[in-house]
This record gives sequence, structure tokens and C-alpha cells, in this order.
Amino acid sequence: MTPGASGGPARLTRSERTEAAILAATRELLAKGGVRELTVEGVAACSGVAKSTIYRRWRSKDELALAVVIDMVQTVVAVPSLADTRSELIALVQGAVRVLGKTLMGSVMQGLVPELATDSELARAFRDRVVALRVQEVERLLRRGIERGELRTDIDIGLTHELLFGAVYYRLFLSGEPLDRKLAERIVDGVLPGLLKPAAGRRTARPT
Amino acid sequence: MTPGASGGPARLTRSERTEAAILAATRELLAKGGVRELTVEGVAACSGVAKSTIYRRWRSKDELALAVVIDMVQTVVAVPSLADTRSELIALVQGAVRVLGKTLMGSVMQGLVPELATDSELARAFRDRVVALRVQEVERLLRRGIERGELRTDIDIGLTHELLFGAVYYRLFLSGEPLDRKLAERIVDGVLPGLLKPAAGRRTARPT
Amino acid sequence: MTPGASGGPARLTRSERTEAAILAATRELLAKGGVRELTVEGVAACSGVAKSTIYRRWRSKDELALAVVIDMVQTVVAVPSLADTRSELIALVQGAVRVLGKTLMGSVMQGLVPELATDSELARAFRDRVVALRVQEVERLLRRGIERGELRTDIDIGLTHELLFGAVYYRLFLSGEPLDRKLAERIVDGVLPGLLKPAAGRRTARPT
Amino acid sequence: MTPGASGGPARLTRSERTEAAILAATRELLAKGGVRELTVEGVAACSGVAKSTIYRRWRSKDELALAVVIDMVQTVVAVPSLADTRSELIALVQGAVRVLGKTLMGSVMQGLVPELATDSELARAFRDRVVALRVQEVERLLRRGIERGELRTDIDIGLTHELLFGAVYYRLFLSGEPLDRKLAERIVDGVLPGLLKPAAGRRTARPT
DNA sequence: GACTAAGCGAGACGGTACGTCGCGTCTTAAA
DNA sequence: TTTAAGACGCGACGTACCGTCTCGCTTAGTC
Repeated sequence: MTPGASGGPARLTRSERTEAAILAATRELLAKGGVRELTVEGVAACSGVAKSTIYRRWRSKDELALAVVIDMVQTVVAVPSLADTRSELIALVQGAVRVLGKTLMGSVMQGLVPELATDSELARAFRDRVVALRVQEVERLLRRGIERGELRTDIDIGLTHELLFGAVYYRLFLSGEPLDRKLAERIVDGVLPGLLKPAAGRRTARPT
Repeated sequence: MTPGASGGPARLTRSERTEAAILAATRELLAKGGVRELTVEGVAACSGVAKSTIYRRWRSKDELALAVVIDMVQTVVAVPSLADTRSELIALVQGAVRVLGKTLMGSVMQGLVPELATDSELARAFRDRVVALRVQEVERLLRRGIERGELRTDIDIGLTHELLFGAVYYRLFLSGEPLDRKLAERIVDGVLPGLLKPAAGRRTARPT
Repeated sequence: MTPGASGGPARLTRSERTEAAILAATRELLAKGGVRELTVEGVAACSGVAKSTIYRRWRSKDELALAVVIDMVQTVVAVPSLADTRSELIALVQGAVRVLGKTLMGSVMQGLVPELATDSELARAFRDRVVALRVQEVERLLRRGIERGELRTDIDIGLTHELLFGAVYYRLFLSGEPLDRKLAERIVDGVLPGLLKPAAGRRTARPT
Repeated sequence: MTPGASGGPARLTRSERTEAAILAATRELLAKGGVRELTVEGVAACSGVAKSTIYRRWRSKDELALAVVIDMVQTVVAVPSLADTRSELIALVQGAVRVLGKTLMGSVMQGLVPELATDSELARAFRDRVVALRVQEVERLLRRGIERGELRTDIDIGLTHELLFGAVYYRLFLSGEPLDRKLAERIVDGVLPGLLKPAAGRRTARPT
């Protein structure tokens, strides 16, 4: 096929091909070994690219890793409309459980934690491009639940989001418990009572 | 009579003094710089101890860091008996919030995450010596609440523990929201409804 | 025109400059201290080169030392034609006596002995590049003597070479006797009778 | 047997047993590995003796090694009277060839060279206790030959000793040629002509 | 269609830290 | 009180990557 031929996928310039190779190699090496064992020399060898070419594009190994990681992480699947809010929340949490437990996203996130702690610019990017999306999705589902009359109107959306996902990441990062199929349901059932419209005469521990 | 047996602090052997110096230096260097910038050579220089002496006690830099970290982390403050379970749970969570937000424990825990992911032996140690303590404390409080008649009898203790602490660590690790004074209370109030004894005719989302 | 191509000393590439610096430093440090006290770190510091750069070129400290040593040793001065074989042999041996006794070659050779014993590859290199040259030179002189009619035709060249130099090295390595000016002459006069053409009726101890 | 019982081999004190164990272990480790791979820690482990006990007796690793080596080396077998001087010299040289080629004495001597170069006290000990014995033995044989009328009366004994043994050590240390059975004979036949009584009318290259 | 400068591969370089080994000294507990 | 066991300070080892730096060789674009 001649260069610039229409129809097919745009012919990539050398520079673009190079960048793609680097990113692919980085992803591959992240998969086995995680951030901890990722080395620039490894990426260079695996991608057939010179080390200097990598450094021409990313200032450091961490920047490269994080570019890839952020790119992977920001994929968020919107939850379709289901019968009730409980089902929708379970679907949402289940999505996170699955991607963290079954793909390399889990180890990627583990490696990401100290980077976020160190690099405030990265932390902001992560909040804006990843966390915010999750909050929005939670908000969307909760608002729908409120409209349906299922949920209280004074829900703390940010907190709910933190409870739902916090428990998942707690397993991933610290407790080491498995990310299994029942987890999402249990989490939602633990959080949901605080979201539901109070029944008449319902007893509560909240201070008056 | 054993030398130094009376009165003052027990006379330390050289070996003990050495170990103490290493740990102190490690703690100091962890404080500024975190796990990321901790080096064995730095610890050696700072503690006035030979590198080989450090390696005689810990197999690697990570093991040293983690020994210190685990040692710091496993300090769990038992929650005293308070008026009600809500107050006690808030006190428990507030303890974690404070230590993670105000001391270097926060950054230490951030650095710990990828280590736990990599080193399964360490992960087990962490679970046994840190997570398990937390679970026990949650269990103690919840059992007391059940005995008092405040709480349901079929509580999922593990899940509760994950919800309570998961949200705290989620802020620390990912969302970057501040670990402030109101957090513990909000978390507990988000989780508590699922723990309370159901009032008669209470509406629930749980499947029958 | 290539930079520096005309006239002056050829412009060296960085790599060449580096190698030269390493070798110079090694020679300098060998001079004071000998092989025993030579360290790669010392060479690195003295040459302003990184340790890793040294290890990129030589597999170990010994290899470096020996590369330099071999390089120094393989300088063999060809003996010019003199009046007779005796004078030529004396000149040859005297050359070895002088370089071993007056330069640092002596201590270098002392340090070389256990290396040769340990490293068979090195031993081969030494035999091929140093010993062989000496044998050749002895052979050249002896053949000339045979052509002149001075020497027997059935001389054992290898043995002669070993006798001539063995005595020199024996002093250097073991007996500690000085390598003085008369030594070469005495050695040659001890060996020469076995090389000369037998006079008629000459008495010999050799078995028939 | 009760302590101090007379008759049997003297009961060794603990100190003597310890020393013997150290020496035995040193000899054993010298056998495999040579001086180069001899370590004090190895000797301690192999002899079941504490390192500090070794250092109480020898100031350094080298001293220990050399004590053992010297002890081994100074074993010189006196050559019995044979038919003629040639046979006796061959027997003498053959003794050295055999012990250097077939036992660990060869590698021991190789390792000894740089030590002798470094440690002048050791060098003197070696000369006095080893070299001198060899010279004496050569002298004894040569004097007998002179008395028999076989040899010239103005023989340079020291030189002869250096020629005879130098060639052997030259092979061992530098040329790497095998120490085989013919070697001693060839060496002696190379040196002997210079020792024999000159036949009448014999041609010589010596200056008048 | 040749020319040129930017981009690239290759990989050497100065560094920093790693974890190891062996030295010779020093401490401690036991005999 | 002497010794065995072994921890200690030290210094060098050889390795792995870091991020920088030359080098020629492509390879697009410009004339």
C-alpha cells in the first residue's frame, strides 16, 4: 500500500511507531513484574528502541510508567440502567473488583500508590482523570436512586464513593483478602442501609 | 548481681545497642524521604554501623524498612469503653485517621503497598500482625454492641472492618482527600445503619 | 577535513581517552603497591573513570592488572648482531635482568605468578605473547650461532631458553639474590658449554 | 589411659591439639584451592576452631599460610650416593620436579612468590630454611664429583644451583610446560658440560 | 532528485546503591 | 580466666540501572 492511501488505518510516522512500541513494551513488562521490576533498559530491549529515545519522550522511568498506568486506569465502564439502585451499585463495584482482581490493573495500582504520594502533579492528574470519574458515576447512580424514591435525599456522595471503593482497595492493598465475586454485593449491602429512605419509626444511632 | 540490673535502664549489650542504632536511623531516614529514598548505605552512615552488620540482620533493604514499618504500625490503641458503639467505632477510626494523617505513618504506609504486593512473606506478616489486630478490635467493639442490644447479631465483622478502614486508606492512597477530624464520624455514620438492630417494619433492600 | 587529522597526534575518541586513562592509572598504582594493593576502586578514583566503565572492559580486577602487565611484559628488545653467540646471549639475558631488576616489572612478575597459576586463559595469553617471543629470540640467536659454526646442530632450544631465563627468575622469585650486572654473563657461561660444538676427543658425561 | 601416663605418645594439651587442628585444616584447604582461595574463615570452619583462636597464634592469614607452606617446603630429601655426579644431580632435580609436579607443593609455591616479595622477614626465613638447604645439597654433590675427579675444581656452586632449579621453577611459574620425567635429565645434561673437567684441546667460547 | 538536519539505534559513560565476602578486632557467654 | 563463638567496622568486590552523552545512520522534508 502506498503511503497516505486512504481508507486503511493512517500510516504511522516513524515517531508514532516508535512511541507505540515503547508503550506496548511498557505495558507488557508492567504485566509481568509490575512497576517494581520495570526498567527503562528492559523497555528499550523489549521494544527494540534505544534508551535515549525513551528519555527523549519521558523525563524518567516513573513518568513513563505512570503515563501508561494512567492511560490504563482511566477506562471506566458506565453502568447501565438496572432494576434498582442496589443492582446498579453492585454492578459498579463489581466492575472495579473484576478489573483489579483479574487484570494487571491490580498490581499497577499497587505500584501507583507511592508515586501518587510523591508526585503531586501526578496525584492531581489521577484525581481529575480517575477518581473524579468514579465519583461522577456514583453520583449518577445515587441521583437516579433518589429520583426513583429509593434513597434518602441527603446522601453524602463523596463518602459513599469512598466506602464502596475503599473496601475494595483495602483488600487489594493491605488485607490481601481475595477480590471475589461476592465482595461487591457484600460491600453494597453494608453501605446501602445508610442510603435508603428511612422507614417510619426507624431507629437510628445518629445524634438528634 | 547482673551488671546494671538495678534501677536504671537495663544495660544493653553491644548487639542490642547496634540494633537500636540501626532502627533509630532507619526511622529517622524514613521520616524525611520515605521508603523511596531510604538506602542501606544511608542507614549505615547515619547509624555509625557497618553495612554488613545491617545485612547480617535483614536480608535486604526492603526487609529492614518493613521491619521498622511493621513495628511502627502494629501499635494499636485499644478503644476504651464509651457510652455507645457509635462513639467507640468513631474513636477507633479516629485513631487510624490521626496516626495516618499526622505522623509519618501515612507516607510509610504508602511506601508499604508495593512491598506487600511483591513480598508474600511480608504480606503475611502484615496481615498477621497488623490487619488481624484491627479486625480483633473491631470484633471486640461489635460484640460489645451486640451484647448491649444495640447491634444486629448477624454482622459481617470482616466486611465492617474493611468498610471502616478502607475509606480511610482510600483517601490516603488514592483520592488524596484530607484525613480530617470529621472523617471518622462520617465513615461510622455511613456504615452504622447496616449494623443496627432492624426496627420493626423497617424497609430493606436486601433480598429475602 | 577530519578534525585533528593533520599533523598532530590523532584525535582520540572518548572511549579511547577513557581506556588510556584507566591503563595509565593502573600502571601508576601498580608502580606503588604492586598487584597486591591494586584495587578497581582505586583505579576508578585515580583515573576519574566510573567503576562500571572499568568492568565494561575487563571482567575483573585481575584481568585489568594482567592486561597492563602483559602489555608491559611483551616488550622484547631484539638483540642486535654481535661478535659471537656468547655476547648475544649475554645481551639477551642482560636485557631481562635489567628490566626485572630496575623497573617495576620485577614486582609485577612476582604478582603475576599466582594469577597465571589460577587463570588458564591468562596463562595461555602469557605463553603466547610473552614466553613464545622469548623462545623465538633464543632460537634466532642459536640458529645464527649454528650457521656460524659455533654451536652444535642438535641444540634443545626450549631447554636452553628455560635455563637462561629460569635462573634469572629463580633469583627474582625465590632465592632473593640480587639481579646484578655479572649475572647474565655467569648464566650464559654456565649454559654455553652445552651448546658449543664438541671438540674432537671431548669427554662427555652423556650416555652413549 | 590416665593423664600424664608415661610411655605412650605424649598426651597433647588442648592448646597443642588446637594448633594441630588449625595446621591440618590449613594444609587441607591449601591442597584444594591453593593460597588464593585460602581464607581464615574457612580454616576456622574446617578445623572447628574460632577465628580469634587463629589470630591469637598468627598475626594474619598470610602468616598462617606461610607457616604451613614453609613447613612443607623445607622437607628436602638427601640424595644417596650413586654411580656418578650426573645421576646424582638428576636424582636431586628429579626430586624437585616430582614434588612440584605431583603434590600440592606446586600451587603452594606459586602462591608463595608474591608473599616472599612482600614480606622480607618471610623471604629471609625462606632463604635460610629452604634455599640454603638446596644449595648445600648441590654443594655436597658437586664436591663429591670434584673429589671423584669428574668435575672442574672452580665450579660456581650458587650458579649451578640456580640453573638446575631455575629451569624447573620457570616451567612451574611462567612457561607452563609440564613437569615431566625427562625434564630433570635434560636440565642436568644442559648444565653438566659446564661442570665437567675440560678435555685437552677443548674449544671454548670463554674469553681468554 | 539530491541535500540536509532532525530523529534514531546503539551503547559507552559517570554515578549511586546494591548485596556479598573476607579481613582482623572486639564482646560475650560458657567452661 | 581462658577460650569458642561469632558480631562488628571496614573496605573492596562485581552487578544493575539510572539518566546523560556521543556517535554514525536513517529518514523525512526542503530546495
